[in-house]
Amino acid sequence: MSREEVSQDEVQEVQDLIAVRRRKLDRWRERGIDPFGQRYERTHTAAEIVDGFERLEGTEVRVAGRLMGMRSHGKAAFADLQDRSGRIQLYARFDDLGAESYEAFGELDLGDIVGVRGRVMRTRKGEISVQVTQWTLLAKSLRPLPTRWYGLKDVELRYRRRYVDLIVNEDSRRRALARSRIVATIRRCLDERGFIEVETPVLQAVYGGAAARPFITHHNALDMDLYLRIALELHLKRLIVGGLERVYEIGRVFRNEGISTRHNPEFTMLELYQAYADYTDMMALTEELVAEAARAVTGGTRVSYQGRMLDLAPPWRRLRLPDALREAAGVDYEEVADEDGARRVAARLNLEMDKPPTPAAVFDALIDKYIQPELVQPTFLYDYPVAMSPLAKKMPDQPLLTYRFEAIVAGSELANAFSELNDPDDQRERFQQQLEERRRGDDEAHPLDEDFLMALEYGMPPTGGLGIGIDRLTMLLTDAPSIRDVILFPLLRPRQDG
RNA sequence: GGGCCGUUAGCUCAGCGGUAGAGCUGCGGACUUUUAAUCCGCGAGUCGGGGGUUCGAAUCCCUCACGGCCCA
Repeated sequence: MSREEVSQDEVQEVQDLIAVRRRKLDRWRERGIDPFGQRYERTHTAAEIVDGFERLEGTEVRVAGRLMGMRSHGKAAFADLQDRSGRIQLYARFDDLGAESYEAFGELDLGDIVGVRGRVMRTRKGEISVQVTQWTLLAKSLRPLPTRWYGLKDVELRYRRRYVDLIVNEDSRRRALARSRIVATIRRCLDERGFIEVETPVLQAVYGGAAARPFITHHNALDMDLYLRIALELHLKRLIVGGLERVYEIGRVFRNEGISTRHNPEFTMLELYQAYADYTDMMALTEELVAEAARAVTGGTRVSYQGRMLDLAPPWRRLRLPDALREAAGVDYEEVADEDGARRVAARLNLEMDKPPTPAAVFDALIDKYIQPELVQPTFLYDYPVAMSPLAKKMPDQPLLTYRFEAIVAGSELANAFSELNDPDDQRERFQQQLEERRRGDDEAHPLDEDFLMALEYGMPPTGGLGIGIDRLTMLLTDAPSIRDVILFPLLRPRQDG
């Protein structure tokens, strides 16, 4: 290797931001400092210091976090320390630290994780700060962060490297924290109302509870294919049969469908079942849960979603689906009662269908096209056709309708609930009907679950059931345009070189 | 699945047929109250991969990959 090439390599090494950091890593070790330190007992978070400044001024604190800014002025330096709660400025002075410690402080990189001891003070410019008396390197960061000013905007990188996104983008952190608060609030509300949280199988020999295609996986020891659940419903209702009376589960479900701003193949559902209740009770509960979650996240029930103000305070508007169909589409639901009627309506209104025009599919298309987009403020759309509700109880006097509603907010389905069908013979007929639809090419039709029918035969009390999409709710309450903004690690195709 | 758009330095972006650029980051220096610190100096590249057209391709064409938005 010629001298020239060697010097080229050296230049290259200095230019490589990672190499620079690795050299600093070596330098810490040469000094006898472990660049990946031990536990650090902190006394306060950044936000606690800022919020409690009046009380804390002059006292000694220990904080820990990631270095996100460094403004060096010769014999004094300002740095920004970020923890989960926020940021606090560090003020480091040559006179306080001494030559060795002060100079070492200046060698820290943005992104390094440090623990700091110091006095709470306010600078001349008014910034609440910790005047550093001692500091420790807790973890060396070997990769450069996106600049604070521009952040990380590349959408793909934000999803693939969520850890970087969370470090750099306030919005991402805010949404992650909000989601946690939403789920915690729901748990608290349900616990207070006498519900118990349960867990039901993810791996199932028979799937059900929704109209969707499942993922299939394989159990090696049993040498059998299993499905990943698409809903929680049928197992939770078995528990109602078992006498648990009020149960809920917040869990991941999996649907083998396309990806969009509103769909991720795995997402989180809340489902709850309350014995001796019906769908009107579920309406009240939906309103309360959503309003309470909104208060927990925003402090109130008015939220701005994608430029529109929504008021989530109960009571929400109630709109009978048959009335809405007549007014918005000019369709009487009884026209769609059978195959011929469904086909006629689809043809008359020029409905674009991607499935055979069964009554269920036509109702679905009508709602999607004429009703749902118009419902911006929270609305209970209720009394759904039996054709599209194979698990809901029929109305005795109007057997084409069921006691079912969906809650629509900002044109999007937020909740789905009904008075549960507890007549095992009726349930069997509905399953048979679904099998018929499957034979006609609807691969989202509901499979027949014999064990579930047996459970109903033992007797299930009249029950109200409710499902709420946690991801959709979080989108609504954090003003997120895409479901990927509220799922920390959304599904992406693996990245390959090339 | 279809249409449109995108992929250039660590980050954010410009360049759109003639020697790869800017700001920030980084490195060296000055600076003891800054906060996108400031000032001086210096660096930084598989222009997403592959193929083609051309004297010459980041730029035009084909193809593949990944992503975004809309539609289904």
